Amino acid sequence: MNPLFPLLFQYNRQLTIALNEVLRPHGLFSAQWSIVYFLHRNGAQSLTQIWQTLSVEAPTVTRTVTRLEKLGWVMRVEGEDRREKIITLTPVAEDKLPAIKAAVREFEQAAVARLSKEEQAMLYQLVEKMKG
Amino acid sequence: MNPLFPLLFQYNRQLTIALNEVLRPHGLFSAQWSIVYFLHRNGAQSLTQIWQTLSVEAPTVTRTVTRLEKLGWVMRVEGEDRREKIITLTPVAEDKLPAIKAAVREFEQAAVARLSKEEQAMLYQLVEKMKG
DNA sequence: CTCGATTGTTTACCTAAGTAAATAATATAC
DNA sequence: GTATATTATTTACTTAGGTAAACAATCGAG
Repeated sequence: MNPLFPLLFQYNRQLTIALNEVLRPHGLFSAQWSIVYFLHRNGAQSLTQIWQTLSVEAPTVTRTVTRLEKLGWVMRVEGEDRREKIITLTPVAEDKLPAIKAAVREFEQAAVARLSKEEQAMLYQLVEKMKG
Repeated sequence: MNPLFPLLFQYNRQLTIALNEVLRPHGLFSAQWSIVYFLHRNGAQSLTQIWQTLSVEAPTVTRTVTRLEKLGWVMRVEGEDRREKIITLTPVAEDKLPAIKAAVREFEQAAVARLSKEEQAMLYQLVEKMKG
């Protein structure tokens, strides 16, 4: 059995826990942040656009968006095609975003600090190559 | 925002889904397999030994062991210290193990097939270095 | 020897992710 | 133009992971 796989799973959990800790003061969890950030970067998007881009199944996004809606980060608006719901960030969310972005950026830099720029690029390429 | 992190999260999900698919014919899920395999390699172990070694919290292991027990893979035995529960594989589990090991090994080899031996070693070292 | 601290496990409650199937609206084939 | 197929979203149910707190057994200080 290849020890690479437990290592990847374990490191993934470790990263998620650490990111959640960074996000907690802001009232978000990691999966919620990934959607808020996606909407911030790309503007209002349908549920399908979100789940296909983030490579997460539709029911997962439905649930997380429902939580974000209850917490006031996001609104569901009916699209032209009345099957689809367009998800938009609330003004409150846009207000809070800069501080969260700064905290996450700091977290990411710390997480990657042990690697040189070259090693970071190499790691990215290796994971992408393995992913195929 | 560093694209390495979404890539790692996404690839982790992809790997978990693929591993679950490999394990499904054998009636196991990935987290269950990690415990069964750990007990196979190390012999009967207490819950604490399992969660500390696998770097998963105790309640998570309690739950997964409970499922494995219901499914007949594992038994709980009271330890000398009567607080602790020793988890042992059942004979049925030991019988099924060789076929599962072969399937998982094949899966792992396919997953790393795009990387040379040197790249695999490099990837392992980079993740370990980043993990700290 | 007894009482408080520690340890091992479990329970309760939460987020996150998946599959399968239901539902509602739109497209398409005829 | 209507019946069928497809698409977008949701619901129901499952596994997996986490934190906080309860509980029971053991350890240790005095």
